Amino acid sequence: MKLLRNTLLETFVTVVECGGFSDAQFALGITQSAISIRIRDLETGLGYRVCERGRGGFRLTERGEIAYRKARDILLSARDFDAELLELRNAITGDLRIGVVDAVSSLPGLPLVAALQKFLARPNEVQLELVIASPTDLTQRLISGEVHVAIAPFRHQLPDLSYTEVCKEAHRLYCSDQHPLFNLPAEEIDAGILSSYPLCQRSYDMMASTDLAKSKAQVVVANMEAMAMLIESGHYLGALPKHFAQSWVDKGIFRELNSDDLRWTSTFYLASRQSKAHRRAVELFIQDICSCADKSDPK
Amino acid sequence: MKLLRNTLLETFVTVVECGGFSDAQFALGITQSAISIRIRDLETGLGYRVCERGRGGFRLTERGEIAYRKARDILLSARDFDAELLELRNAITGDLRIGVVDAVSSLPGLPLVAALQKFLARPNEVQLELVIASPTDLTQRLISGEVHVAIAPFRHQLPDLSYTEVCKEAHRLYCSDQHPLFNLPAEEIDAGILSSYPLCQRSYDMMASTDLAKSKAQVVVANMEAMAMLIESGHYLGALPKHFAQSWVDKGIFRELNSDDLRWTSTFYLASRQSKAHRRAVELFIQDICSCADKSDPK
DNA sequence: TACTTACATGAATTTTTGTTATGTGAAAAT
DNA sequence: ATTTTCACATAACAAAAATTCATGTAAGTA
Repeated sequence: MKLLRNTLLETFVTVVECGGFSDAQFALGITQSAISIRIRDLETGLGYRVCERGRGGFRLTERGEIAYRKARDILLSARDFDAELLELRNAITGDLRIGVVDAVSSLPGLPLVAALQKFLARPNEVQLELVIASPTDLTQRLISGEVHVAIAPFRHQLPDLSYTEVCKEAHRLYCSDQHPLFNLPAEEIDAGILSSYPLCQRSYDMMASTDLAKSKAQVVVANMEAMAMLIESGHYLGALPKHFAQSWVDKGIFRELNSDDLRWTSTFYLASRQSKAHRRAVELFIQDICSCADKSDPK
Repeated sequence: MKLLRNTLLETFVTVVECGGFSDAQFALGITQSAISIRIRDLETGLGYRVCERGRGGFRLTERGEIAYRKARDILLSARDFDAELLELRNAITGDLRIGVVDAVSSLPGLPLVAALQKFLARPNEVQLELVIASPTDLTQRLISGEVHVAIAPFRHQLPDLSYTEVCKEAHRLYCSDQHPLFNLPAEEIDAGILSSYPLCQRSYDMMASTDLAKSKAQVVVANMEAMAMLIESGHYLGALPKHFAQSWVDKGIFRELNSDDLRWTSTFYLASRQSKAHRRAVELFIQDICSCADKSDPK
């Protein structure tokens, strides 16, 4: 059921996301004429043109761009609103939009998969969505309501959001077999040597680290796989989660530079914004995550 | 124009506020049958009954109560959303919902009327709403978006809201001509005498005062007119804004107990919540208020 | 020039929504 | 107890709105 139905806004958003009327036909399940009329009606109502279209291609106008973002936001909250009312019926319904950082599928102790299993085992009508993004990005999306919960190593915690510790992740510094350090005996590796090689840095969750972080980084990535590829190139040193680097180490491609001052741990938090929507689906999932969590230190 | 139209929710909310279908006919401009059908459709969609009705009277169910509050909230934000999109057209539209405390019409320096004149002088399509409520109540309504701006002597300021000083208000203690103190020479009036008479206290904006506040109040009011009536009864002393009490003083009904330690000043703030909706109408009005404000101390 | 793509438009049609008239059941009046 | 009235429900019909189908148009492409 659609309580806060709005055909005009829905049409507009879909059209934008399909990049034109013709493709949106199938997404919306109506004919192109209907779309044409709906957009015309929307524009008549608003009093301005939201997009240029025609053979020359589809393009939002300046105002259309703003309208599109607002419309997308309101449609999301409308869906949540529907779910809130439907949940009074004692069903578990609506969207559950979860955000996580990348490279967590192999993170031991992270109860995401277990929690999902537990959650989905209940009879429900929930529409799941799982987005991968950086912690900064996830924070934004939590605030806007684009995701209901997020799991990431949040360093800067906002007062508006509530955070629960979920697990820890061990990090180490790695080089690849193409790197000069790969075959150097462990005792010859010290801070001085290390700082003479360029470091690939992550744009978030900076290690609360040593001299390493101070050396100006030439490359910045926001994605673990990207980090791995740059390390693999042999030109950079880079920090990775242990569990994530393991497969490269096993294949003999990466070497862990394992000295005492090259160990970091980042703490993963489950973040959510209560004020946004208090929905049963969201509450249950948070509960599931917490009940599966393993907060012990990583080995 | 109605972008986020929803007939079902609108019908529901109106019906609740009219206390039944029959009255809601006129409010909604449709027949009673249509309402009956809409409510049936709403209930079918939700899967639960929202209200009991019939000859025995109209009553929301428990779930209906929750649904009603949520629906009312969402309809308000839907109106604001509409206004946001319409304002891209460069018109000033939508609701402007203003909250103030009572007894401010005679407050010198408060630029409300002047600001309203300035605001309304512009060509606009704004739907004004002016609600009178206590500061506590106004804070709640600001947060919920029920009002866009509020003017009151806010003592406890929330981090979520932004406050701008607007003007000051002088307060004095009064008694009426029915009161034993009315004819007592000024020099005989001291704290001791005063504390022997019952005080009518205000439930908000407590004077940062002296011994007076400490004496247990027997009566508490949240409204200046109520305060005036109780003072007029001759049983109570009470604090009032000078400007407000003036007409009683002029008529010889009230006497101002004017000693040095019986003078208070409260500061009025304009409060708003930016995050809620940033709308041109709201911004303009805030600007108008500020440009008219007179922040000097009251005589 | 002819063709294709991407959308607009008008007439016809389907779907939705609303009205009128009438029915039902419970409380109030007689 | 019977009738009346009130508050809403329902069915049949009417009006309005939304959608489709067929076709038109304009800009880019072959």
